[in-house]
Amino acid sequence: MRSPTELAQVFREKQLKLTPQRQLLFGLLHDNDSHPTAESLFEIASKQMPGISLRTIYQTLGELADMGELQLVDLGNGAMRFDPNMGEHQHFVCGSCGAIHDVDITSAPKLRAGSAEGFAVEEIGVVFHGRCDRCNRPNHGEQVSQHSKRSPGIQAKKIRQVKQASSN
Amino acid sequence: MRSPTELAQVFREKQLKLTPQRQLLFGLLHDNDSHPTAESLFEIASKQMPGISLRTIYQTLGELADMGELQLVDLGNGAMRFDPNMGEHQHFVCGSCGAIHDVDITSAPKLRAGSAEGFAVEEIGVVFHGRCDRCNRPNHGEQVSQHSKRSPGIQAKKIRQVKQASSN
DNA sequence: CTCTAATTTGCAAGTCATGCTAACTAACAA
DNA sequence: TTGTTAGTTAGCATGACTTGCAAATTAGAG
Ligand SMILES: [Mn+2]
Ligand SMILES: [Mn+2]
Ligand SMILES: [Zn+2]
Ligand SMILES: [Zn+2]
Repeated sequence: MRSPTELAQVFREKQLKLTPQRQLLFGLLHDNDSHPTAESLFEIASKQMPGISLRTIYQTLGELADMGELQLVDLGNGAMRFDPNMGEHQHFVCGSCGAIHDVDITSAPKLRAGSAEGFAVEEIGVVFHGRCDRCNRPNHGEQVSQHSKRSPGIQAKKIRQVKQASSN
Repeated sequence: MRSPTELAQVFREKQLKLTPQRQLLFGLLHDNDSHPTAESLFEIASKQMPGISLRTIYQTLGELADMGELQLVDLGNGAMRFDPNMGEHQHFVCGSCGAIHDVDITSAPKLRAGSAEGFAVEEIGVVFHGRCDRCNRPNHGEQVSQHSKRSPGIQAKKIRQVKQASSN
């Protein structure tokens, strides 16, 4: 995503108003690598601008995504994540603390079309699951700070979908 | 997933009842490579057993998944998919007709841990997006038979998440 | 300052999935 | 066959996340 200043420029050009709500979000998203959800942005935004609507957060995030300033990342666990990093990259999800880290694609490109027999592959999505650096350290307390409000049933087992590799 | 007969055996051993609802689902899922949703299974099941509850479909699917007979596949577009194919494989999603096809992993393993710098990768999920064989043929009518009832807003742009590869 | 089109809000509604529980029944024993 | 009962089902409520909608508000132009 571009800087708040640059975005302001773009918005003006498109006759989109530079509302305080939007400016606030520009700031919160700029260089933000936490892969926030609409809800988490709402909480933070609410501190600086009490009364801001969650609806507006969704609205603005949607606009930014439409403008190609944000990536929508669905990791299959609850809410959508918003990523201002538009560079070609993948994600690593820590099953212990829930943190989401960027992963540079190094070997991913290799799996290209080769894998899809007969189909015209345009895009490939990859999500790594495991334990992050910190959670791997001896005493880490198993603090699952990420309490995805969504129930555990099917959700918890979705990980089964991606059972593979990493072992050979 | 095992055959209905084998599953019956397993269920008996676990003191789980062999209800007609379960038996019906065993049959509908056996060798089913359509990656159905709970809803689609419900529709089909309803024809053979009017009155069956969608809740029961979810319940049974959840049990089978717990027993390791089904894979839960979340392609990030609407409802969860259920896959009786427990083999290690990936999926290709046709953006035109919505069909989901199995893809054998040939080169995917190569991207292994290498990509995740510093993290302990346990599992990797990969989803290919593109156009299927049929939809690529000259005159195909652009029939988007799959009308995912979910609105288009953010949902439609999720594909942005996986923008990469396939071009080099 | 005035006007107007864009935006924000708040709430309803929609989708997918699970929680809960009364009614039901498969399975087993008598 | 009949009774018993633990396991199931069906239905409805609830929950999480997201979007639709329209009235109220406001940024930005003139
Ligand atoms: Mn990222
Ligand atoms: Mn499959
Ligand atoms: Zn962690
Ligand atoms: Zn197709």
